Amino acid sequence: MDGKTPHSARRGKDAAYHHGDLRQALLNAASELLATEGLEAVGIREIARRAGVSHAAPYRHYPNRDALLADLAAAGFERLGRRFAQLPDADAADRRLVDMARGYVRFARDEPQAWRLMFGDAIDKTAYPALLQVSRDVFEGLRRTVLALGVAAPATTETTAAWAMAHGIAQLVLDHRLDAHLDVTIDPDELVREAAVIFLAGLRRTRENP
Amino acid sequence: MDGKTPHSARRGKDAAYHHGDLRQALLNAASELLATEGLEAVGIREIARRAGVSHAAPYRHYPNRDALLADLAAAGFERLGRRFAQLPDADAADRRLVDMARGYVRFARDEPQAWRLMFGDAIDKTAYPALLQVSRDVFEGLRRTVLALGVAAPATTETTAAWAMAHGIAQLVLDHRLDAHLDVTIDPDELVREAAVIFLAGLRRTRENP
DNA sequence: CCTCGATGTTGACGCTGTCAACATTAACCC
DNA sequence: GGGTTAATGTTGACAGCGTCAACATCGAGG
Repeated sequence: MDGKTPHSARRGKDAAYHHGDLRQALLNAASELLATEGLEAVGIREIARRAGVSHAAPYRHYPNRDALLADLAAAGFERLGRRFAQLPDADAADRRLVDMARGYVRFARDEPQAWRLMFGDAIDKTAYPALLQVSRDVFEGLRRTVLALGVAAPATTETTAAWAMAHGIAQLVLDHRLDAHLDVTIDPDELVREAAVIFLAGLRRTRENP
Repeated sequence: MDGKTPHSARRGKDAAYHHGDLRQALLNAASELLATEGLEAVGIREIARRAGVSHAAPYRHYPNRDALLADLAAAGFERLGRRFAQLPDADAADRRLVDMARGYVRFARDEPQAWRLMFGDAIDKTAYPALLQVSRDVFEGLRRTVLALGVAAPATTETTAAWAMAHGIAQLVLDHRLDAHLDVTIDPDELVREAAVIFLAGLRRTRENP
């Protein structure tokens, strides 16, 4: 490693012609831009500007804007997965399912713009297999928890239902459909807990009377 | 050709200077464009082109593109509401909840682009109260069905949970997360039914042992 | 050292949303 | 009916965008 100017942020006057790690710098700029200004603001030119590089430089690293967004979304899935990995090892599977659902909705609240990029339609996901892969990994983690509940393998239906519920709640929260026009203001965490209770009770019941 | 018609492609050669009902014509063009080409393709200029009118004419009816999209989304909510209104009057409330969930997911499959516009983040919904109103109407319809299940008023939590589940399933379906990488291909209608069964069983159980 | 491929720059093209200035027309009042 | 006015549509401009092609610069390997 040479001890010269690290290219972590904007390059100064003594900027080298070659950036060094432009790809990562672009991702960082894009990530910050996404969080602060929203998806619309994430443009090739603006990212290049923030990385201190000319407006077409990003095309040496990404064929187009969508490819960059796909990378950005993949990074989001990895953060979500890391969050699940850091969940405490709950003694009861019930408890763990609630934790996961809560973590899912918390992620949506902490990084709403990233969440919308990951699950919205800005990217044609079928065109980026790496993206499908990371999102599948997250799904598989959830499936393991559902299996631990005693649901018969492959538990795909139940896992999907659980995922759908958490996802739907996150969507409602981000759309501010829980605070504005409802009779009572609902605490998202509480809603997740109650929804999980209903879901778990239903699971148990349907296992008992199939 | 009489050559005196600069941009009346859609409108006949006897096109009047004033369109007559441009606002509706714009909405129609936008709606078709949305369904066939996706949200990205819905642009002021393209809509104007399809309505046979100059590129800035839409600005006499909408202050900007977002306002037009908001109208488009509101129309979508009305179609969804109409679908619910046409549901058969089920004898059992259970049955009706399943029908509503199914109708919800069917709508998402029939009009995926409209659905994404309605529930995505393309529009800042807080800026268009009329949009919030129509979406609230749909929610209230669902609440009535949940109340008929015997849930204690105001049943906001339970209604939200039900909505979330249907919504999450629709999202999964549109993201093709049910067909590609799963062990078994899942039929959306079947998934909705099974998820509803779990949900209803859970509701009943939690009512019995509170 | 010299070449070559990778990387960054410059300038262009067509597209977009939006605005201001202007044209045309329908509606209303006398 | 004739004249005025507000509503509606047109034209032409501007800045910004994504993208491409041509050119510049650099680091690494022969």
